[in-house]
Amino acid sequence: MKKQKDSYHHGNLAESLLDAVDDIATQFGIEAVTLRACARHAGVSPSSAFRHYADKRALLTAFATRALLQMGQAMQNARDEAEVTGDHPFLAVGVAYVAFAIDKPAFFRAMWREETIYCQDEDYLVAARQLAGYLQGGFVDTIADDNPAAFSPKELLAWSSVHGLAGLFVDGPVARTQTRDEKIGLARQMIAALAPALLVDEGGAQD
Amino acid sequence: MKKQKDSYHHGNLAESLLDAVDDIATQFGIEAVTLRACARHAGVSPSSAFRHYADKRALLTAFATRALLQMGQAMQNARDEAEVTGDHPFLAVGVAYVAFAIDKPAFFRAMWREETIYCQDEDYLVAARQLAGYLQGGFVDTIADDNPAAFSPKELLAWSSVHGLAGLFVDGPVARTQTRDEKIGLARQMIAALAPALLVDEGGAQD
DNA sequence: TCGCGATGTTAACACCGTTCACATTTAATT
DNA sequence: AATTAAATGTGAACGGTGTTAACATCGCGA
Repeated sequence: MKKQKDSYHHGNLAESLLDAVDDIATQFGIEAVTLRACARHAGVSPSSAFRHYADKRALLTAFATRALLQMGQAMQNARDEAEVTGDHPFLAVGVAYVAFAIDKPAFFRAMWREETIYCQDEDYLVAARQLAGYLQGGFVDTIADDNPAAFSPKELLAWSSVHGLAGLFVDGPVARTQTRDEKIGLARQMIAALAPALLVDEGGAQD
Repeated sequence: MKKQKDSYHHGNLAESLLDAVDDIATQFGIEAVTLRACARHAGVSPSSAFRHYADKRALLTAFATRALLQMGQAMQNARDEAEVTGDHPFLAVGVAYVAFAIDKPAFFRAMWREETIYCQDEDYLVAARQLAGYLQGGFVDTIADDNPAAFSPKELLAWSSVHGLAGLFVDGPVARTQTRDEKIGLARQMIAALAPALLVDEGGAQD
């Protein structure tokens, strides 16, 4: 569970630093995440972090990527469960999105911060696109996108609404005194209210 | 345009510091906003800022409040214009919300950051609620809310979707290479796609 | 006019990100 | 197996940061 040997070399510092970000962000918030604190947490001197990450921003980018993957995992699980319970996939996936933000606010904040991460990082972008894919897959399986980088209005609406609700819960003045379950309930209601817009069949092709 | 007198006392430091946050955030982003840099910008020593704000967070809270009011103003203007052009009020107000985020990303980021501002600050909360009010007013004028602190699913959906789109544009991987006009176009489309959900009349009165 | 509160200054503290010269360990080559 | 090169960790140092405390100056009311 800890490192195998108390030798000069740590063995797996790159990942241990990510774990440190995880722990510190969870306990004290993302603003408290400091390179030096991460190094302390990993039992290592501050400068050693630079052997594995170009700078603090690179470390935070790696952490954001990891968080995106975790969130994707949670959404996939929700989707699988929904197939059993019979819930609508988008409801399940959307609720999972919001729930992740509620449960790990510091992670959610770290994921979307242009100014603190290298948001053109390849791994980061892949993880972000994967997340968008889960969301799309949740409400339309038969989508044939010529340009996967572009989003249809409905796709955008779906992502924006759950992302926005998550943001308002985490950093906004909405439902601040309410319990987790109440917030999840609000999310379900909001997504239910969204359904008509996603399912409606537009009449003529107006462009 | 500058201060009237080059005397010992500044005259209006509290507000000048807010202007400094404004300028620095606009030029270099919110992460570059530093108490010392603000003091320099105002031509004053670092510690003098503490005569007017308890700490950095208090300064950022005041700035966030100011930004919320500016955004509210922009939305009100959009609403007034919509009455002339005949646009739907919610479309106008929602687009204004997203446009503000696109045009002043650093401001938008500063507004919603639980960890960097005192988000229970009374003035801040008033400004935030006012903003929500503009949004609600945009799509339902005849709302009779018993509990103004609570949000109906539709209200939540309306706010979440524009807030989420703004967030995805500003800090997310969406439409990153697209121009301002293209983004505004996407916002219009998304809000148009949202309309069915907001206008639809639920069948029975449940609850 | 005096004096006092409001406002600004200077110097100091601990902490931060980052770098550089150096130490130690591991892996590769002979 | 011995030597060397690359990888990884260390310690000290730099300038920048938020914050505090003791001191200086200004402006207004008694």
